[in-house]
Amino acid sequence: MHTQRPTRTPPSSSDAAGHTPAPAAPLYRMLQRRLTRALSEGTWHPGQALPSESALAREHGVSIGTVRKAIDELVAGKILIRQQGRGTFVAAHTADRLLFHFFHVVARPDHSMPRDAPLEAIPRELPKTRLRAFRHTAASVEIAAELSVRPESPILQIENLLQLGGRPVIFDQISISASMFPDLDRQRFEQRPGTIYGLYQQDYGINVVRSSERLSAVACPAPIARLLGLRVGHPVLNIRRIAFTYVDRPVESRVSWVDTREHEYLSDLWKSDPDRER
Amino acid sequence: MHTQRPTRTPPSSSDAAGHTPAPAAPLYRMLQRRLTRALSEGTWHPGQALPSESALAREHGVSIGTVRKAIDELVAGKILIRQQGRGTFVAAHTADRLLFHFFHVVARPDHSMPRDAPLEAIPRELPKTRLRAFRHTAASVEIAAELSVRPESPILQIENLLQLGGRPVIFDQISISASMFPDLDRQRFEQRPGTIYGLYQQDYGINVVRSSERLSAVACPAPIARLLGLRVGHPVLNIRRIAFTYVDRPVESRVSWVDTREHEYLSDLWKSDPDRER
DNA sequence: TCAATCAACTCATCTATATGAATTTCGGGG
DNA sequence: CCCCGAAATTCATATAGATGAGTTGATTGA
Repeated sequence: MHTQRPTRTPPSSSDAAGHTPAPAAPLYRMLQRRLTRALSEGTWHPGQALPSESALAREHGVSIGTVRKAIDELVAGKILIRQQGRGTFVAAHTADRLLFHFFHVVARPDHSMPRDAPLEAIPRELPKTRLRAFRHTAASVEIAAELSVRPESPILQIENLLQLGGRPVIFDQISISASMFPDLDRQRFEQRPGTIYGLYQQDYGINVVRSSERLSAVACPAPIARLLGLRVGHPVLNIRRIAFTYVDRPVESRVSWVDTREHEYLSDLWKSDPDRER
Repeated sequence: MHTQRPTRTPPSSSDAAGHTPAPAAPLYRMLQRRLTRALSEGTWHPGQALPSESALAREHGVSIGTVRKAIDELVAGKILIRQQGRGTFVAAHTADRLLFHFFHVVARPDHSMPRDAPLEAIPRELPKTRLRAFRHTAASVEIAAELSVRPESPILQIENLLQLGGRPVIFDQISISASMFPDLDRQRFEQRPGTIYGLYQQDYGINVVRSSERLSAVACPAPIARLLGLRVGHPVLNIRRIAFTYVDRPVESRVSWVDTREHEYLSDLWKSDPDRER
């Protein structure tokens, strides 16, 4: 049974000024927000199952159809994973999720390859990372803006060299707010079992659910050229990524320099996907 | 492990050899395919309304819920547009759709800008295009592969210079199969009222519904440098796009060179979007 | 011990129906 | 002629229930 049902009906003189009275979000959206809040509070751990749909329906006093609709978008956003017969799970930051959801650099397609292969079957390779720096510093104006902290706030800056096919291809400079990741040190960072986002998720309960990237072409600066084995000034792909957690709260600012001689950035904006499994 | 499960219902000795028997697609997916086929055959024109959900349910002998589910994915893919009280429409290739769905180059954010503005409210500007070339030629091996035609097939090659903020920023080289666009000539191309994809859609019934892009950084070649007002060898963003119509059939191959001194490529992979209107 | 079977539970599909909200249409007044 | 208001139409939300398919774990039987 639907509980109190705040508005939905016309009245609501509660609205202050001449605002639009806010049409009272539908039930499934309220539930979606409640689930999202619960997720952000770590109510269920990564990989763990949520209560069953029928249980959620009972607990929240709505029908199963409404529960499903609330969950639908979270599943589409890869925040939750539904498995028939098993349950609905909090998506964990595995290598797979990284590869298909956050890591967009792939080997340049072999032109001798038969072209009838589905474009989706692109060989994706997990990069090997090598830590080059781990330092405490203060946020620049730009980084501060991206992380929604005050300039000069303490941040951690991490530099990684990423290898693909055995050769260095990407240089990453990661900035995260120190206050958001207390006690994170070089050793703990280096000894993480999985991906970096897995570390955020496992050790700090911070689940990166979305990222926004802005790309440009720049001349490779000297220190990076050295690491990537390029001439200084050689064109490289520059990526500025901001990673967000649940309520569009920024978690990480990352700048990458990519050697695109043998690799490229793939922006395969959602195939209309008749459920591409795996 | 899942057993072989002959088909949804037990019988059906109709299956030929030892294939996986194809688990009999659900009703809503069959309907989705039927609608997609109808769309690809031009049953309904761009901007026009499909039959109402109740009519479709009646016609196809399924319930309204199934119709809605069939349409859901097409709406998510921006192929159809649902409007409460009005109907469900075939998405037309307007300037807006181009801007928010296919054109990813935006002005570099002003760093003096207050950073609390929602990242989504990025000023998107429609480029002004100036035709530089329109020629009949033969498909190179690479282009042929991308367009799924034989090498040396007749193609149309179109070159455009795109301006943003009054200055040339992008150079586009478009390749399309001549047989797919009969009688398309320079005048007709130049005099199109809307976008290029609008021309494909209006005049040829070919609806581009998806694109896949691969990006790299390259040194700007001389002829393009001249057009963009760059030094030869200046780093530019190179984009190879393939545009697809309904059944992943390639329509267009496009190579772009972008001056990223004042602009960047935005890859804002689907915000978890609580209905971002417009 | 091992394997087959079964029961219980989960999500997936599908139907049917009701009500609300947004839009269009149409028929009067004025 | 125009404006207003009442249908009619359309999608949006929500419910309830039935059936099916996939998974898991316990029971059973050899």
